[in-house]
Amino acid sequence: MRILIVEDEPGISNFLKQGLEEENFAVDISDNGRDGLNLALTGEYDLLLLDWMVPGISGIELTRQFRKEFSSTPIIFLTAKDTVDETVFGLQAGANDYIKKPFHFQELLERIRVQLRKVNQEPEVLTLGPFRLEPLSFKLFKEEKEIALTQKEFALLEFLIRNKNTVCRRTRIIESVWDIHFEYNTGVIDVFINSLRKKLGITKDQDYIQTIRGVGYMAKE
Amino acid sequence: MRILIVEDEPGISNFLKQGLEEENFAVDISDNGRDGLNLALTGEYDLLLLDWMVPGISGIELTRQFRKEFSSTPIIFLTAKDTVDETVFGLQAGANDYIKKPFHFQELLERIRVQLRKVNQEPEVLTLGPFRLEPLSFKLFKEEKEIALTQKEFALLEFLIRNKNTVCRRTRIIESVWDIHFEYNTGVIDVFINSLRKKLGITKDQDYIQTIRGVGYMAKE
DNA sequence: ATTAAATTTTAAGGAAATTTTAAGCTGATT
DNA sequence: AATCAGCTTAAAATTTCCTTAAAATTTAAT
Repeated sequence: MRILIVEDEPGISNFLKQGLEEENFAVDISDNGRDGLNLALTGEYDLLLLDWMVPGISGIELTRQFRKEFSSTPIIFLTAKDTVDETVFGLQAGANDYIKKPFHFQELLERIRVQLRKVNQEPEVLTLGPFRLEPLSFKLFKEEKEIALTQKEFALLEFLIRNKNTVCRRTRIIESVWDIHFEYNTGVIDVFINSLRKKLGITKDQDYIQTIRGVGYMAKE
Repeated sequence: MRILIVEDEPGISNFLKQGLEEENFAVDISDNGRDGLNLALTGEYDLLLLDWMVPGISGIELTRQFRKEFSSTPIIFLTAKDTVDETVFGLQAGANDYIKKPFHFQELLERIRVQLRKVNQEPEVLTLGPFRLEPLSFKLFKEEKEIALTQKEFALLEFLIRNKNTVCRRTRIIESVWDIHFEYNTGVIDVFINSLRKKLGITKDQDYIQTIRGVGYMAKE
């Protein structure tokens, strides 16, 4: 799910971006109305988060313009003032909801989910053979039996399953899971693959987690 | 749940009455502001649906008068015009929400539910194993024996139980329970989990409050 | 207003689990 | 057989959590 934030205060927008990305949203930021509108009009976003007061075009005007093209994409307003009039303007311009600053991130998240639920249904579940991985609740099941994983184990498995049936080079794994962007030399990945295979109850000869010699690993159905 | 409609167009009011009664609301109608106010002031209604323009006293004036006596009964405005000013007036006069005519009945219904949910809440009871938590009366029981908790302890436990069987990340806990929206570094959560476990008489090895290392905590049956 | 009590927060040392490093081993490939 | 990549294991390093106690803050009482 892609979200566009139009907000000129970097403090807020970055905080939102980070929080939303932790919830697996893809987030882009625009710090002014004009760029925001152009980005929005690409139609790549599933939801817009607009500040009421932004440089360039106001959130209201952005909403009006945007609504001419996209009538169903949900729009949520972030409004600093707690007077009612502005929100009324916003809602009439075509926003779906509004939230007053300062707000609880959790509440925003719920409102986003409410809006997206109409478009997109239940929480994400990744599968690999008999395994079911739920990123949001940090859970892994093997045929209804829950398997406990540590942070890194979970992150690694999640990465592999997200790239199911594709070979993942070690450098990509190290970058995505360990956030290391330079030369790696240690055998960390191997160690974690090992403990993963143990916990999942599979051997290296079986499928599900294959090792591609000289390249990396691959999750396979 | 009793609803009073103040609306002079019989077409609309009857349509609403029928629809709402199908949803098991008890509905009365008044076709003018003066009678409407008198009915409303009997205090028998859980929610008012007011037309902005009615003979006698206007919806705005009705709201003002009514609010002197009943401060919490929700009021929803039905406004025919799509100019904003009037709704602003209405909201400032003490209305809780407004809806533009023509509207989808379904939307009105949802807004009514939203308003009623705030006022009329069933005395909710949350449970976790042998524990029974009553948010409204601020009480916690373990098999008929009451356990005294402090504010924060209670809030934390309530949050965990509301998210029973789901891992609660520390950031979410800090946001929802402590209302902190930026980086936290202190070990407050740990301290409170500790005192909770003590008071509930459970150890960290037992279930009910599990710690998910590197992530957060989880209440589990 | 002052004092007392209770609650909440901070801080610190120690314990436990996770993550990383390292080293010997296995098995495939040349 | 030699080499290399990956496997496996154990110990080291680090991180996270637990526990306790004292400090700060809030609430209640005199």
